[in-house]
Amino acid sequence: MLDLKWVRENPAAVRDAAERKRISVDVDAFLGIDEKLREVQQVVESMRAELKVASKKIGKLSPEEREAALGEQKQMKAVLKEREAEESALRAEHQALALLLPMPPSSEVPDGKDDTDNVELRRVGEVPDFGFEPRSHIELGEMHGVLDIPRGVKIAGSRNYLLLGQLARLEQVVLQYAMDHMIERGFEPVSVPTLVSYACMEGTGYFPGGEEQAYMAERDQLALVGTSEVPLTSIHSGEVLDAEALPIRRVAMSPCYRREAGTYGKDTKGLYRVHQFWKVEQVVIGPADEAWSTEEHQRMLAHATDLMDALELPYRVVNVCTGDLGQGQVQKFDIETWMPSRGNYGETHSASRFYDFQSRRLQLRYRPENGAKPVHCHTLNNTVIASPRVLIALLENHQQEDGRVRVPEVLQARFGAEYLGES
RNA sequence: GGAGAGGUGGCCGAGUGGCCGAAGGCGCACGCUUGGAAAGCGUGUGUGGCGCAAGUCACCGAGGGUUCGAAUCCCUCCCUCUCCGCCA
Repeated sequence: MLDLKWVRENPAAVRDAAERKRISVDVDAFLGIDEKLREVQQVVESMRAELKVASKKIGKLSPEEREAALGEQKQMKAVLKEREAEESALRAEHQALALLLPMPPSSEVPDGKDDTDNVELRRVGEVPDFGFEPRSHIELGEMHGVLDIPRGVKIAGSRNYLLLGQLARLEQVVLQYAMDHMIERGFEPVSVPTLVSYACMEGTGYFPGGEEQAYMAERDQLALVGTSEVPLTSIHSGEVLDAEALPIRRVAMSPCYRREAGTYGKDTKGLYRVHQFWKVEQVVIGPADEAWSTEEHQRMLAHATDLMDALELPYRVVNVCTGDLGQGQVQKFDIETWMPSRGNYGETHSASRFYDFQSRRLQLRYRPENGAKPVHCHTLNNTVIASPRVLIALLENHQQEDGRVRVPEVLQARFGAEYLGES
């Protein structure tokens, strides 16, 4: 959500943000309703003030005077009710439109229509030159009997899978390593709910708009999260934090669920696009300071790239263009990791900064100093590792001619072997 | 799941129809006092909307309702606690 005062004063900036982000939203409709709402609100308030004064007098009136006064009050009350109905209808419309207003992108964000216009910032690591015909992660997984997609589909439908034996082990080891990597960097590990209230989904910006992407437990009015960003960022919603508590840096490992509606036919093979996966996610809640946020964004990006370096995976960092940015994001960097079977880099991480967009929706604030007014926090998040997507990269990049897969050195002790596919 | 008890300001706690945005206490801030501190004394101390402002409206878990008037009465829901049941 944007600062609505700011929106009133800078409607052109909001229109521009919508245009650059390729989001269609009627700013003028919002402004019209906003003005009407404030008008009606003034009327309703002054009527209420009158009624309030009058009803205080009534208690002290003689019985005869009272009768006349009561009649008047009832009449006025009827008019007020009509106005109140008008007000609440306007308020609902107002709120619905306000939730759609886009956060203006940073000036560093390249203009563009979709992900094809994203700008590569740097490439790191060597793309492997195998000198033999490399196998896909599916071939490798099946070859070692550690991946079973058909039975995953039998159990739960398309885009489901089973990891077995060493591959299940490798997944746990990578996730654990990622958690430790972040804990060493001062992040507090958290175990979060993944079935959350709609308020959390709305607060973090996924609703309205993302309902089709989420699995819902409608009977209980809960949604299954697509990322632990949702619960992590919502932890202090509705609270006023002490300035000394900031920044709050947290990391969670959780299952993630995505319906992948509208992706029929896209990435249908293998482990790239699945309905359920694990993710280690970093979330930071900080002070309302754009320079600080921008720096922290880079630090969070580095936490993830450092991990990719440790896993000896080739990747590139991409500055996501305006058309590929979400409604609330100010700027986003994706890390795309080399996947030989795709012959390309595939998205494995996404680092976003929101300034106060999520905080306003969540009513997440802090008090800059004693006695000062509460201010909305800034929030950021980034992937640390997501599996099974990272397994594609690990299997395919580190494969040997005989089909064995070398486990990165940093994982070998936990994994208990140097190679996957070797008994 | 069953039975019961509750949800009031940063915290504790009073308040069963108007004098209540809310007593009192604690805490906190500022001032006085002091060589300094403690104690003591005094003053102040919620959030949000609208408004240039004066101000005004809303908020006593949430949402409805009754009433001229609701923290107080009624309904629905949420949450917490106790006991029982069930269970990983």
